[in-house]
Amino acid sequence: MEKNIKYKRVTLNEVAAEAGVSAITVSRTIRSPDMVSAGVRKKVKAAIELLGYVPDQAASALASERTNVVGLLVPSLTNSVFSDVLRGVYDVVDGSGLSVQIGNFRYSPSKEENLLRTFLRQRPAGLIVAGIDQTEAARALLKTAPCPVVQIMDVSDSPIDLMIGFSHYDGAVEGTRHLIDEGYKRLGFLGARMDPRSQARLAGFTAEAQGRGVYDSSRIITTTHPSSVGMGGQLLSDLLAQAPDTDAVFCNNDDLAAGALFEAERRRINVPKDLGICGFNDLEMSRHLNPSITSVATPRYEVGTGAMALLRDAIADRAAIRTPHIRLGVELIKRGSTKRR
Amino acid sequence: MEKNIKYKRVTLNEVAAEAGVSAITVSRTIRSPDMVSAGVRKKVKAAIELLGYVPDQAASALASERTNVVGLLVPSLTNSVFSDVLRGVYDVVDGSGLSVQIGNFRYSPSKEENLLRTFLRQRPAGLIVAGIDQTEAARALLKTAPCPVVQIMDVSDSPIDLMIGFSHYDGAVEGTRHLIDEGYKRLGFLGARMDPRSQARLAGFTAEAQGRGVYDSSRIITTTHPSSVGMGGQLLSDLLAQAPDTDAVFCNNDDLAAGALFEAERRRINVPKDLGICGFNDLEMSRHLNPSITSVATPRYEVGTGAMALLRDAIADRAAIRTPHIRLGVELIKRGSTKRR
DNA sequence: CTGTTAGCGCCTTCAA
DNA sequence: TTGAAGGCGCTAACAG
Repeated sequence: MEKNIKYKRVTLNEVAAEAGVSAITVSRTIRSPDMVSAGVRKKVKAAIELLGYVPDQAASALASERTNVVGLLVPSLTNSVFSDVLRGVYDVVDGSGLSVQIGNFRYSPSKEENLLRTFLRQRPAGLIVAGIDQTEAARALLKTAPCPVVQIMDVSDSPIDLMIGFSHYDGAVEGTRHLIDEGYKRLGFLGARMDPRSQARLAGFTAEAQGRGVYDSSRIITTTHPSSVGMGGQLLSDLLAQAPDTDAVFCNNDDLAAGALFEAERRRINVPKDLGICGFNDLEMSRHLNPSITSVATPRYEVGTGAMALLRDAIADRAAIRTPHIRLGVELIKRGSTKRR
Repeated sequence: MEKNIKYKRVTLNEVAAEAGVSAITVSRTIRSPDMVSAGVRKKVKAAIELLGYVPDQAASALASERTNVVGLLVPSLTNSVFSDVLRGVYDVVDGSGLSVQIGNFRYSPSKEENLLRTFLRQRPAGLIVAGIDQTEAARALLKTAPCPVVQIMDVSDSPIDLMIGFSHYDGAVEGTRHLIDEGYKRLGFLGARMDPRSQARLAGFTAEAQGRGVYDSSRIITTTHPSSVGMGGQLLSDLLAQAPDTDAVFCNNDDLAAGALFEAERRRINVPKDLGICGFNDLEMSRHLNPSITSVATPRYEVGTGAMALLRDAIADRAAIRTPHIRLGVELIKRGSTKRR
């Protein structure tokens, strides 16, 4: 293996010598060019170019007590919901000089706490955490964190610092209302994973169904297992075994909705005539199914870009007034799976 | 904002004072405990516990010229193929003391090169890069990188350092062979993105179809746009417009296959009787469609765990003999979408 | 606008 | 097995 060729790094001092200035001047032309005269700047830049200088992050972090690493804590990497968020984050981070470290806490609060500690000891420039339901210990850690913190994917009245998300409750209310408005009367709920955001959706469903007098707890089918297309079929089967006259289902997410649709197809149940299906998240696939699936579109990508933008700005001018929290909207997309009238 | 409470970190020296030893002894009890006597070790550990000491990564990196950060370069974060890899990587990294930084180069070789440079300046402990088709410059950078490098997702005879992947060519050959064996005679190919691994799949398809005398270039439909379910429907439409008597399609991946299936359904084309469909990757969804989709299963999660394990071991004992490359198998999963006979 | 002086917290090397 | 000395490369705080 012809690897491990240890190569000597070019240092600030060498650049300084080459340019005939002091090290700090080189440092300044890199970090705040307008503090340096144009002539010197040019010389220094030439020297940097010539020598192929690249700053040492470790040294910089040690001296400045600051890094350019942003920690991102998510409960899942498989869930396509979070890959959309990730994509948004990376689209903004790109070219910002920051880099991202991801922690996957797998829906485990204790793991989240540990990861938080791991991140914190790296003096992160900022932190993005999914959800608003951290443990007390985690909240305390975040409150005193020496960097801006953004909570994402949900909204609440007591943000730790910055926040950007949307209301899962409201989304579920809208979807449920639509099913009722379309004339469905015996509504079921299919839910998997049942993390806090899923719970909020169930709460929204329940409130709206009760308000309209069509709530029936025997039609609520949930599991703590992860969501999947297969699980959607499974849950629909369970529901129909228990309450065969159910005429519509609000699904926790589009994977379940798709699975329910395929199961209905297998059972020769006519969707939307005999069974209405509403999903959540509006994944790309939903638009292309037969029938296409009505779903509550959520701004996942926008949460990612928005969170990273908030963080970038908070890191840049630490004193600036910041919007403490941003509430993004959700939108019901009506499609074929719920067209009863 | 009651944030920015700057808290003083506990340092090695403070722990040393507390334990009544020197700083270096504390450092040693942390990094190589067996170089320290049991009695001292105990005292030091107590002091660490008491003071809540956490090592400063920047200082450590600066002094040792080493970090615990592994760089991971992927072409996409949306593609579920890579989220499975990510999951595998994180499952192994978890508790290894390493952390991962992800770079998303969006299928752009030049961007990949830039990200590589960005990573390299952080003295990473190791690097994982997707694919085997780096630019010459990138290859050079990787060859001389002062850390182990793992190429993933593909196999070749000229690994840069370590490698773990599977043959896209072979997978496509298997899928194509199956279609022919089932009695389909006018085979089409649907491909999106057409990155190097997609190209390899097309090559496998072409070789097998030619070998069996059923190759017809007018049935090859590709696009450089990203893959999606919608795109699968689109491409099938294009194919049928151009070659209406096509009786089977090999799809670049399962998203396209699903889209093709839904489009066939819309056109009242009987799958598998009048149109056979074979996908690639075997996503969870494929098993649950009606009919379920025949697909080539790829060990994406295993690539992730395997890559990280290779790296972990290479980082740990730098001198150990390492398996230079691992070729994982793919498996054809026969399902309803190709049952002609 | 530019430079000097001192570390940041840890690890390497050498000595005991 | 333990310690002392010095430095990694950079930047903060001051001077000029």
